[in-house]
Amino acid sequence: MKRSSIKDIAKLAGVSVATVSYVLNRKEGQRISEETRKKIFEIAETINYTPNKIAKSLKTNKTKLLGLIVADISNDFYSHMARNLEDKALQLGYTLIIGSSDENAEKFKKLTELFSQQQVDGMIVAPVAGSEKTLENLMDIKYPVVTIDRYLKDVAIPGITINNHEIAEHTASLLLTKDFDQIIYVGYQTELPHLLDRQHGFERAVSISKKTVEIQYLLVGLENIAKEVHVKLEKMLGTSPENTALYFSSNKLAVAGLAYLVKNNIKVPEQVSVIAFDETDTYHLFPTEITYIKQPIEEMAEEAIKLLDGQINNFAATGKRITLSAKLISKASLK
Amino acid sequence: MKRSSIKDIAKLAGVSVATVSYVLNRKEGQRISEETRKKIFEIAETINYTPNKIAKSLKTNKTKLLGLIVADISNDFYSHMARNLEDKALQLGYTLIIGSSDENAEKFKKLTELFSQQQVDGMIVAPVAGSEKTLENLMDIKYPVVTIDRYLKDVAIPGITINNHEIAEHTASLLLTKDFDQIIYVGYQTELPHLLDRQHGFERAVSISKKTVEIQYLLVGLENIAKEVHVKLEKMLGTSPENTALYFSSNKLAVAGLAYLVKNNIKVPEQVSVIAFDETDTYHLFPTEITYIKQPIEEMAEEAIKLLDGQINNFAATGKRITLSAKLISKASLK
DNA sequence: ATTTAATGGATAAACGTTTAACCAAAACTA
DNA sequence: TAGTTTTGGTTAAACGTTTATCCATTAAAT
Repeated sequence: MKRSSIKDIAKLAGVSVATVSYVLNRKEGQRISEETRKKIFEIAETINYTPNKIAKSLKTNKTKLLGLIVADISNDFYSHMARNLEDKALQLGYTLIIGSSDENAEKFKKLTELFSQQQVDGMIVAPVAGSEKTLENLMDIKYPVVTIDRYLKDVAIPGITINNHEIAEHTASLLLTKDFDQIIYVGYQTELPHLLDRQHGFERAVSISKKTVEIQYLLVGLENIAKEVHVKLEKMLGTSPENTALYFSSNKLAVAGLAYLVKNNIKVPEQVSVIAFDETDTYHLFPTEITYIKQPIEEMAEEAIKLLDGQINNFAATGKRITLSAKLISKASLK
Repeated sequence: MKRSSIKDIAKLAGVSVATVSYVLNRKEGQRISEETRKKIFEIAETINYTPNKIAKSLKTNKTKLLGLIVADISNDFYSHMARNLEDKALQLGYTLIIGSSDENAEKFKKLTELFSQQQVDGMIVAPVAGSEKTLENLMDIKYPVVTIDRYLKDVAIPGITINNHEIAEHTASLLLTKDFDQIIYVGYQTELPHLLDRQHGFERAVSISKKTVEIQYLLVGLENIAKEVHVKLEKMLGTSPENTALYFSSNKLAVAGLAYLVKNNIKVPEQVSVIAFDETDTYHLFPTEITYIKQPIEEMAEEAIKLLDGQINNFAATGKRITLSAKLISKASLK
């Protein structure tokens, strides 16, 4: 069944398609009689007219589509981010099309190409390692793009991040006031700047501290996180640690680490204290409430959409990076 | 910066746009000389041509866009489903556009309208209560739609579900062989058929069983799940249950229930046995490994995409419902 | 009674593709 | 050598909109 078009309405109403277009779009400055307007609306209703946005897009060069590229949409952090972005986007009339890069620069590039061919008005991306060139190319052709969560060194692209370095430093120095015998930083072996910031912030707090406490760095690759964390915690932490603190640099790391603690019946905070980056419902299954660093996801989503919408519409001063503040939420897992 | 078009290539190559189109689309049966082909490809490369899918869509009436409507993309089950759908879709050249309905029939309808205006080639939807009319309208105009996870009574729309009734019955009868003093079914107070199937399957096993065991039904609404589960478990289960079994009808319910058990230090499976629908990483933080009912998400996604692609391309025999089998994965939480 | 202005629309081009139908020139064929 | 094929393209319409420009009729002004 063919969908009805503006042409059908025009024919039935005995007017030109232009008139129908004017009426349906409620254009100011166009003088169409009340009678004609009414007739057009009625006909549109009865033949169940629905506008073809593809045709409109072709003419106006706007699709009201936004591309979102995350590492993996099934990751808790990103699915919540996507949900918030979806809501904020909808408020401005945008719809989201989504792709997962799997931390793969080639796939990331493919997705940007796909989205660009699909003529999305702009993109929100969490860039992967090695995607500098891809992003630079987009900037060269002035494609509206904002980064979220992550950013890249040496690519001056607008976007939203949080104060990774600062909050990590703050958290670490808090940890250092507590007289632990051992502190283990659990993080990623990666080049991604926002993750390095978290590590460097931590390291900075350590370096300016007067305390002499054993600090260990447990770093894992981006895949096979759970297993690697288990194996390495076994070595570094053992099964009956005392007066130790664990700092997890992401929710995935934390979940893996907490699972290890549960499995080995290690008590929190009696034996080890825990601080984790990001929140997730999963923490609620842990016997002790987890102290965590909360990212302002909703605000990040809102600012990202605003920033992108600004670029799309050429508002002034939209080429900036915005840094929002994560907060430490204290719970029982930190003694 | 204006993007280059087929027209630009034509001008530079000194041929017509038709020729360029033929070459770029590698049309069989079109006789273009090797020389011209080469020139066109070279020019396309150097001026960085990228096809405008909007224009193509307008002409071909295909967008290669698929709409996905779930209840909430930040829900673990749906985000994993989305991820699998994304992968399968991409294999057939489709991109996903995503919306969350929040179990709201009005929002569900709005999303279908939005997607339809966006000219998606088809939709994959998890219909909400009260969306019968919306779906019927789509079927009336022969819009390709498949349901996933859920279905609706009295709407004969193709889609993928699992054997909810059967697996629930199977699980319940297993539970009934174990001589518990009490079994609590934790489920939803809802009209959604797939959830009712789970309950009815459970009830059926109970009704044909010879055992006389106390069965309780703990039903909660679709929002505020965690809190409601806590409050009601307090009443029905108390804090020191013995020889009891808990059956959770979804992962969200299970997570809420398990959190209650953790909080009250109730031992699994010593005091209560647990079976949960769906899997989630979250279970790994629970001290005991959870026995759960595993939905074949990847297969569901694959079949859904195939079914939808079939409808889109008018393959024969694609108007069917497909029922896949969930499986019970036995772990330590069931004594 | 003309000229002028306002009213209510119509015309036509354009957006970037696809594709059916056509055609000129060169190369065979009988 | 006249006719027929083949080769290598070209022309033009169409998809469903938007929007600048134009036009006829009626109403107001002088």
